[in-house]
Amino acid sequence: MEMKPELCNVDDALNILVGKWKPIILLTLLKEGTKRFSDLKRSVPGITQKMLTNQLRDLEQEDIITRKVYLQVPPKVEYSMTEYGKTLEPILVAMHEWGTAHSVHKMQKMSQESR
Amino acid sequence: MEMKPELCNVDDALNILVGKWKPIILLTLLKEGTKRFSDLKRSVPGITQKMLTNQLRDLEQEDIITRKVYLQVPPKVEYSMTEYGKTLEPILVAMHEWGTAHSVHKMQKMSQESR
DNA sequence: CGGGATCCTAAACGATACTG
DNA sequence: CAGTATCGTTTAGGATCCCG
Repeated sequence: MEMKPELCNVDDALNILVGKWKPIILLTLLKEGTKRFSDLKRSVPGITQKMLTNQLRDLEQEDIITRKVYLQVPPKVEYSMTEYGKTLEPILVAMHEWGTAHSVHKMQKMSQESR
Repeated sequence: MEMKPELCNVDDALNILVGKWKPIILLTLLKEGTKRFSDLKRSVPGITQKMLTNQLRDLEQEDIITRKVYLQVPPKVEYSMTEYGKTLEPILVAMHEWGTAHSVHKMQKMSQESR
């Protein structure tokens, strides 16, 4: 067990997950399976079309999700997790559980700061 | 189990961990315990003093680490994980394991892209 | 319907120099 | 030793408009 290069392995997962909307997108796809672009947009309130496209492109390039285009009018594009992407679930679950367990701590800190 | 507000819990953990150097800083403190500023700087190759200070301040403000100042010349400042901060370890470990397990996948992708 | 192209702002990051 | 202060660069995020 050495130190420096190995610790950087944390960044690989982090870089994939970082982005204002990526965790929500991934959790939605994990929980609800394949989704169309417009359905995904509805599942992520507040996101713009451009940002949704950006985040999906990032995730696609990392092989976390796949993009399936149906050549028809009107267009139809479906997104879903890859098998590789699904391996991220434990991390997302761990973060979700942490956030849920410590929302109390956050509340206390906020009330301190307002004093 | 509802959807929208609950999914945001993921972002709480993510926001704490995000930062170019925070994961390495945290893993170092978790593995090696209390550290002085200069020792920490040595453990994080490439970081500037300013960035180290910034990241430490962020983590301190989130109650993830504590800062203990010894009033002496030359100055001595020690940083260590709080009990609250230590609860992040499972997440960091999960990310580290994921990064380690999938470094092969990353290599394959890189060789694809170079073609 | 599912984008792409353009422009803009705020924040993160970084290099360098200085200090109690 | 452990920082600030200042400056410049880079990047993420977002608003808006256009398109097949």
